[in-house]
Amino acid sequence: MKGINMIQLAKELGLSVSTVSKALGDSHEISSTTKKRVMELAKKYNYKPNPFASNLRKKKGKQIAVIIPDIVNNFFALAVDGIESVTMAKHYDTFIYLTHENLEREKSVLEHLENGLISGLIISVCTGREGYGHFQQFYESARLPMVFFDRVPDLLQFPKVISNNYESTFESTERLIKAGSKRPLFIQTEEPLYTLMERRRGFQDALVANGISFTDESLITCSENMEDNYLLLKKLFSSRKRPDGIFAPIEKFAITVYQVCRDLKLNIPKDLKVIGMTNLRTAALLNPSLSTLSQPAFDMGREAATLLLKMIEKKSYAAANDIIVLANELTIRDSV
Amino acid sequence: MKGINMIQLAKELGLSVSTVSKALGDSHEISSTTKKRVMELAKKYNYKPNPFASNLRKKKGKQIAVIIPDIVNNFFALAVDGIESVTMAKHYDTFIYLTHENLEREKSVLEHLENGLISGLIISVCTGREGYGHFQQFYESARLPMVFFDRVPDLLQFPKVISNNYESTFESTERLIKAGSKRPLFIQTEEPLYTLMERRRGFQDALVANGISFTDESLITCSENMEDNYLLLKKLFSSRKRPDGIFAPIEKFAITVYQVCRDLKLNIPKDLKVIGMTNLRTAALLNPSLSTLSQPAFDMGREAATLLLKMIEKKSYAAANDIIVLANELTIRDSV
DNA sequence: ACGTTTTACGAAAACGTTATAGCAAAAATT
DNA sequence: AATTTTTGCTATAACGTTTTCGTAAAACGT
Repeated sequence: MKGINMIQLAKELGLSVSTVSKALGDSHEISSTTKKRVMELAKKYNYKPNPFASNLRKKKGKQIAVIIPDIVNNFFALAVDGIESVTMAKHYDTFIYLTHENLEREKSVLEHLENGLISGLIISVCTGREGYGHFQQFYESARLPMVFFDRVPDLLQFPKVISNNYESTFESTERLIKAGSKRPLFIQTEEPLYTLMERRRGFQDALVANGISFTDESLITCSENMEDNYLLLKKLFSSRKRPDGIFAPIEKFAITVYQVCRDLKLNIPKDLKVIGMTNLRTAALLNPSLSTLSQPAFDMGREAATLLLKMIEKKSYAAANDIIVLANELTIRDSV
Repeated sequence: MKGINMIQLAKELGLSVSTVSKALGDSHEISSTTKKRVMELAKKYNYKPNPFASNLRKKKGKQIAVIIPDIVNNFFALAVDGIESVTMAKHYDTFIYLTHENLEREKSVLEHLENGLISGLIISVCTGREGYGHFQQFYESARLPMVFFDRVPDLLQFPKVISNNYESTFESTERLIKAGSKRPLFIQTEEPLYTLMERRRGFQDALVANGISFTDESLITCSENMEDNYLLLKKLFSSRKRPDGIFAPIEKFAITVYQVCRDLKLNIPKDLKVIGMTNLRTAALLNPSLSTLSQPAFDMGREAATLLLKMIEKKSYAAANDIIVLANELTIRDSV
């Protein structure tokens, strides 16, 4: 921070600090000739206003935060890419915080951000049944614009960016059935978030709409522990009443299904048709190529960021409780 | 930012602002009873010091930046994960900037960061032949601790975190040869960075060490345009003198190789043995499972961040021109 | 020519901290 | 008992901006 400051600029120009400040802010109070003089000297010295001083005085800055469960996941990586494309263009700085599905971490990040470091917040919540009181609480005290995406809480007052989980899962499930699956299976989690609930609803309704009864055997509950899941699925797939179709609403479940099938020498798609929700770029290169329902991750990030910045700049965040819904994309490959 | 501030705290406690500040900073000048009183009231009101004011006064903050080419790439995602694990633990905030292999963007990010927003910088440079003058220049004027990782410039004065590219590529190439490859091929880029050069050197030396002559035909040059690369490789693989082994030093090249083989109905590993440098989690599920040389991405991020924070806190960044070398991991699967 | 408005700038007060210097009172040293 | 030193606190000046208010001079209107 060896840089020059306004005071030195002002001195060299024979102007007051306030004039320099206004000139750099392109204020109408300053004559265009003075503005030009100021701008030129600023450029000559490569002057950059100190953001701390500026933010302190203005009581706000151009920094936002992104809180997501994980970055080693194509979906979130793409979303961050989308977010960054907007913030970069609008000259905002983007903080990133990873919760690793840990509620305590999510809470502590929020608590930390109450210090006023940021002007807005983009969030995809981590799993857990404990509700969303901490977001409510954060909002009460910080009063900052917040946008949720994909993994959204059921708090009405916040704007959200999601994808058409119900419809696209319905469609995907129908494809499984049309391809010949009589006993499709949906893999759910222990504490399903809204997003997952929607997918399950789509699955269930597709079964019913196609004359297949939805029973306990249409669902299996997997956990965060992948080894447990592997064993659980292996046991199920070895049983007499094994499913002949799978909708995996989470990437890692789809991968586990593949691993189990490989180890049990089950043939995909003959023995088991598989559709997985994932943004894996290598889905087409798996053995066999995986049919995917992929989310418009980049676009979701882009929309969320665009909305957030709009809220920040218009200060109309109280009203902006929109829900933006984008379409997932179904790609049928050899696994069906 | 509805929060309470020090002045109000001081007033309620009947103390001066400086006493409160020192008490919160756990200064030895303040008695432990007063400290306790202050801390308790601060906690009661959930007081958080304003980072802008604090940073302004102290002329530094707890924010760092990460500049990487891409986040939609398992390697960089893992590295960011590693970085964040450190910054989170030490209560630093992490900005993220993506260059998308665009030198202009890299430059403009650097220029932006000259405003003093951050206290340190972790970088993996983008490709391009234009040299690294902008980093030098940034350092001259900002004087901030900087750590490079993986894609490092050949500027001596900066500390770097890399992996043993030469040795591990040498070993990988030997495995290709031992598995029967007589004509191994290395895919290089148009403007190889230091990292890639090291890998090529390892490849070349492995050939020579195993009695295979290193010729023009041991190399092929691919570009950023994946479609061009696809056609180029397809043509080569269709020719009489096609290679029977491939070392792909970049993830996307390995994927393209798989695509070409699939389309040409070439059998991996019979017709072509493949080792790819990648951190893809799905490598084992590809058809056939891909042998990988993977980088310790998370650890590299962690080391880089640890080093950077040490430099920031010790202010000894002038001296810290270490190079930390971590080991890549070779996993042989069905593709060899 | 006189009053009024506009233009273009400057002085000074924030913004919320931290660091420096000062100063009584208490404790320790002679 | 007289001194030095330590303890525990306060007053105040930064840090580098932005913003509010004030005010000459210039421009305008009649």
